[in-house]
Order: sequence, then structure tokens, then C-alpha cells
Amino acid sequence: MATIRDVAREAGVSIATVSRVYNESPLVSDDTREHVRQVASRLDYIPNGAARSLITNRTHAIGVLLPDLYGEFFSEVIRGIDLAARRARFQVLVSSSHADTDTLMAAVSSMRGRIDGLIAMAPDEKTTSALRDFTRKFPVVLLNPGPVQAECATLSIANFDGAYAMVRHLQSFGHRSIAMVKGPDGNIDAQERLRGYRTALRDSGIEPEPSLEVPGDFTEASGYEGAMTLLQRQLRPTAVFAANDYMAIGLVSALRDSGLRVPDDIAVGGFDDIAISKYLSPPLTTVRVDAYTLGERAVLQILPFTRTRKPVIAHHEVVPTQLVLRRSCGSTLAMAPDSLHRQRRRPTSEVEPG
Amino acid sequence: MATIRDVAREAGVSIATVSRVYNESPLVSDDTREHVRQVASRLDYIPNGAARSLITNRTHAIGVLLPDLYGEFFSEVIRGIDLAARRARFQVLVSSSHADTDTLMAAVSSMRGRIDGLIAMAPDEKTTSALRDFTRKFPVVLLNPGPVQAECATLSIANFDGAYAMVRHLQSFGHRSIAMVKGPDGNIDAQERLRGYRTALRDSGIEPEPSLEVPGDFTEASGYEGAMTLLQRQLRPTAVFAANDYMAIGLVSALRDSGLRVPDDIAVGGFDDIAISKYLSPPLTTVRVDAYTLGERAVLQILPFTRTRKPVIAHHEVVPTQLVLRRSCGSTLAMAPDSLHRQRRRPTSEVEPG
DNA sequence: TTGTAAGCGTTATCAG
DNA sequence: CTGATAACGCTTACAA
Repeated sequence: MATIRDVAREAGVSIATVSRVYNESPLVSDDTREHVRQVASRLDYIPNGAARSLITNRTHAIGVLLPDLYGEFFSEVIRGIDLAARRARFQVLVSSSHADTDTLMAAVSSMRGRIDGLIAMAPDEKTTSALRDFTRKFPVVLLNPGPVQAECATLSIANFDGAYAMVRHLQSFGHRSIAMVKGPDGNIDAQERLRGYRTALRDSGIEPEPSLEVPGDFTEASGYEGAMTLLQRQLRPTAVFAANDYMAIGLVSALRDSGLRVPDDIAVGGFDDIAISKYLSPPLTTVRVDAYTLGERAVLQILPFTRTRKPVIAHHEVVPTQLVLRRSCGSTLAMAPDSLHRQRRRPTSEVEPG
Repeated sequence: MATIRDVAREAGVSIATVSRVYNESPLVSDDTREHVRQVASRLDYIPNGAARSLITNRTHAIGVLLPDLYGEFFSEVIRGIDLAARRARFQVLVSSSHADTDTLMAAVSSMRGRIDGLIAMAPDEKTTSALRDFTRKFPVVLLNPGPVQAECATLSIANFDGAYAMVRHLQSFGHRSIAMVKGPDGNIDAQERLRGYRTALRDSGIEPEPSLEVPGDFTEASGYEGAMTLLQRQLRPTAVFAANDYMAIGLVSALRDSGLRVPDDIAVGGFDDIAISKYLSPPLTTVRVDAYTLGERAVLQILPFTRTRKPVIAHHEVVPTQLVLRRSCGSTLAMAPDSLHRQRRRPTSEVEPG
């Protein structure tokens, strides 16, 4: 590996001049610049990032901490981060699947000194509060944070609104007994979706019923389980809202295995709008979450603070969700999008079936 | 940020001693070690990675270059990489979605000096040859590389065997007219799967027919298109093999929209075994690809070479695939796994339906 | 067992 | 415009 010294010697200039060329300094004549460039490329010289960041105290990298990398949602978030970071010429250091707070904090320390900012998904209260100290001395953007986040910069999804819109939509077809397959207990998305579900019910004069809320953990398998649990009730619900699409898929699969038709016998709604949802049979009515934008916005939020490495100014941005009408909810709207049934509730809006 | 000097001063020792403590050197008394540890943690000291790697010439990071981050396959690969890297206390620097060779090479240079090894997915010939030079001076493992790779270390998927096994399986039900929805032209996985398809046909005395091979690009939409193209033939094929599951999903969706039943009217097979395949209606017969293992193996291969930064010794590892029997192929095996129809062909094996 | 000091490859601050 | 030279925070002979 050629160093700046090699280039300087070979080009007959000082290392300072070579450095200036690579830092786009105007303090260098066009001739020298050109000459240095040629020598450098002949020697295959590339500035050493470590040395650079040692003196500038900037790494040009952002860290990304995720609870897990599993499934389409996370991969879309990373994609948004990756592309936005690249546009700003930043590198992305990822670390995922942190089982507990300890390994999470270990990951944070190992990144320290190597990054100029951190994007952390902290979907439960424990994680959020563990990261709290760090958010006070370093640029951090929290994705989908738990409730302990007043003084941090956060970016979340309109979970409540999405769930609310979904339930109201189901009700618009006359469904009165709407069940829910919940997400993991500590998970903030799951909690907010549940809250949206309950509020929608109450707003229409129905008291949420515990036996209609069955547990789940965001996996297909738990959606399948959840359906089976619900079918054991003496009175079958006429609609089920799953807290994410993966569970909705398991749910539909279980209903089919039990000889029930969706949506004729039972309507189903999901959450996330993963890519394959529209190809399911029946196509899944769901709430679209723009994970790509979530990642992209996070980068855009953090970028201005990477220079000073001062904490990101506390503020809370919400990425809207969209109700996507397809056939699993029994919606006739899926065929006639102009129907009067439409009801908007910001920031969750409805869209044509994709 | 506290530096090693702060700790040394505060603890009343030299910076060398502090350094030794952090490098697990035996040349330091237990008392001093303990004392330094305490002072360090009080000052919230964390060694600066840049300074460290400047002198040691090791970054403890590996770079990951992917063509795109889209979909379950890539996210699983990254997951495998991430976990294996963490176990070895390595960081992971990702960069994906490189439209062309130029942006790819730009990503490679921007990583130089920041990584001790590179895992690059180079699913087409252009990418593979662009990376070629680099593989001769640096530890690189190529994932699913194109044909120009004799002297590199590579890790690939048993695409050919998987496709071969799938086609032979379909034939075992008497299908004679088996169509294929292909993947992108330049993509090596797509090419190998196509080759496996054709070879299986020829091995059973059938000459592959161009009109039965329709183009696709690995997206659901192209699977849908592909089905429509095939249905325009005067003689409908009795089975279709899609080069990946996403296309198979689009395919099934199109067949259903055309009033055809799967597998009764037409059998369908996919490739990848993405998580939701078993929840489709009908559950999809496919070829399982262990993307997680692919990522994990790549890290394990490269790790021994990160110390010296010498090129990885050329060798070619193949991750096996498994035929997964479900209902979309009309397999009665899916119910009776012990049937005589089973036929094994290493390294692709069959498994019970999940 | 501990300390001293010479780098690692850059950038930044001066002088010229 | 260009060149010396002192940092940056750390590891590692070598000395003590």
C-alpha cells in the first residue's frame, strides 16, 4: 500500500501538497494538482481512512444498531439507510440481533470512535433507556423508540393511526366482533397497534374484549397459532386484525386449513404491506409502512450533527402509514375505489390496491 | 472523550501500562491492572479504534458488498455475516445496491484502509472481473461469482443441482411439458438454474424448447408476466419451474387470476424457500437455499486471512440446496414422505415439508 | 513489572 | 502557491 509519502517523493513535492490535492484545497496550482493525481493513480494510492479520521476526528461513517435483521421490514430500513448514506459519502457500520441490553451496549462501545453518528432501533423500553445516556453526548436517532424518549431525536411509524384506520375500515363492513393477534409484549410497535385497535373499538362504542386479543410474536407460526386459539371460542369473530403481515399470512393459512374462507367466513387485515402481500390468496388488506423512508429520514436527520458530534436536537418525526385495500378484508372497495365508505384519518391514508 | 493519556495521568501510570491493560498483556501486575480498569471506567474511556488500527494496521472490520439489499435472501446473508463477525469481534461495513461497476469500485476504494477483508457478492461476470485485481492483493471471498474466478476464493450455491432435482421431481409425476420462468440474463444464479433445468430435461430425453423458457427478473411482477406469456401458447405446459420464489408467487397469482388451479391444472415449483413459501396457497414446492449459512461461511473463510491481509487461498466451496416438497407441485409425497418416488442427487437432498 | 520514545499516515499550522 | 513540522491516540520495541 502506497502512502502519502510515497506519492510525495515520487512526484517531487511535499506531503502537504499531496494532502491538499486530496482535500480539494484551492491552494495548489493546476499543474501540480494534475501531476500529483497522475503519480498517485500510478502508485494506486488511496488515502488511509484511519489516519485521516485520527487527525480530523471524523470517521465519515454512521453506525446502525438493529434488534434483528430478519425479514423484509429491516432489510428495507437498511436499504434506505445505505442509499442515503452513500449519497452523503458516508459508510455504514451495522450490528444487529442483540439479544439483550449487554450485547447491545457492547456493540455501541465497539463502534465508538469509528462512527460520527448512530441510528438505533430501540423497539422496547429497556433498549431505549439503555441508550439514553449515549443520546446525550453523541448524535443518535432512535427508530421506533419506547416511551422514554422526550429529550432524544426520534423517528417513528404511525402505528396507532394505521391500526385505528384498519379497524374502522373493517367496521365499515359491519364487523362487530373484531379480534386481534398481538405482537410481542415489550415491542413498542405492537403496543401502539394494539392501542389503535382498542381505541377504534371504543370510539365506536365497543369495549375491547380480552379473549379477542391473542398473543403473537410477529412470526408466521404465531399467526397460525393465534388463529387456532381464536377458532376455539364458542363465538367466532368475523374479522381478525394481525399486528403484522407475517402473522396475517400464518393466520390465513390456519383458517384455510380449518376449512374457512377468507374473507367470506372471516375477514383479515395485516400491517406492514410487505412485498408479497398483494400476491397472496386472497390479496392482503394491510397498512403500508414505508421502511425505506424510515431509514432514509434517519440518515438525513443525523447527517447535520456528524460534523460537530453534538447530540441531535430532540424532536419527534412520524412516518405516516397508508391503509391498503385488497380482498382479504372483504372490501368491495378493492374493486370500486371511489366508494363512499372511504374515511380518512391523518396521517394514515387509503390507497388503491396495488 | 477521554484518551489513554487521561487515564494514565489519573491512574498515575504510563500510557504504555494502560495500553497493556487493554491488550490483555500478561506484563502487568494484577493490582495495576485493576486500578487502571477502575480509573478507565470512571473516566468512561474507550480506546480509539482509528488510532489503534493506524499502528496495528488491522481494523477488525470486514466489508460487505452486495448488488442489492432487497428481499429476504440478502437480508439472510447479511444476518449470517453479522452474527459470525460479531462472534469473532469484527465489525461489518456494508455497502449495497451498486447499479454499475463504477459505483461498485468506488465503494471498494472507500472501504480500503477501513477493513481487513471483503465479502463481495458478484452475481454477474462484469462484477466478478472488476473485482479480480483486488482479489489478488487483499483477502476477498466472492459470493456466487461469475465464471471468471479460478484463482479466487469463492462460495456458491448448488444452483444447478437444485434446479436439476426440481425438474426431475416434476417429471416423476409424469409432467413432460415443463416450462421455466428464467431469472435475469447476466445473473449467475439464474444461469445455473436454467442449466440445471435444461440438463434435467435432456437427461430424460427431452430437448429443451425455447418457447417454454420465458424471461423474468426475480420479481413477483415478472413471474406474473411470465405466466401470462406461457398461457398464450396453444399448448399449455403442465408444470412451471420459476427461478425463484418471488416469481413463483407472481406466477401462482397469475394462474389463479386466469381461473387455473395449482397444482391440479398446472404444477409450480420455486427456488429459495423464503419464509412465507410454506404459508402460500398452495404451499410452494421449492429448493431451499441456506442464505444464512452462506454469509456465515463467508466470514469463516475470510477470518484467517484478515491478520496478514494476504489474499484468501483460492478454493471453491458450495453450499448445498434441498428440495422441499409441498403442495404446489401436486406432490403426493408432501403427504407421504416415504414414497418410492424419492430420488436423491447430491448435494441436493429432499426434506419433509415444513 | 513499568516507563520512554519512536512511529503509524494523515491534516493543520505556520513560515516562506 | 509550497514546504516543514507538530499533532491525533495508540502500540511496541527497548531500557530500566
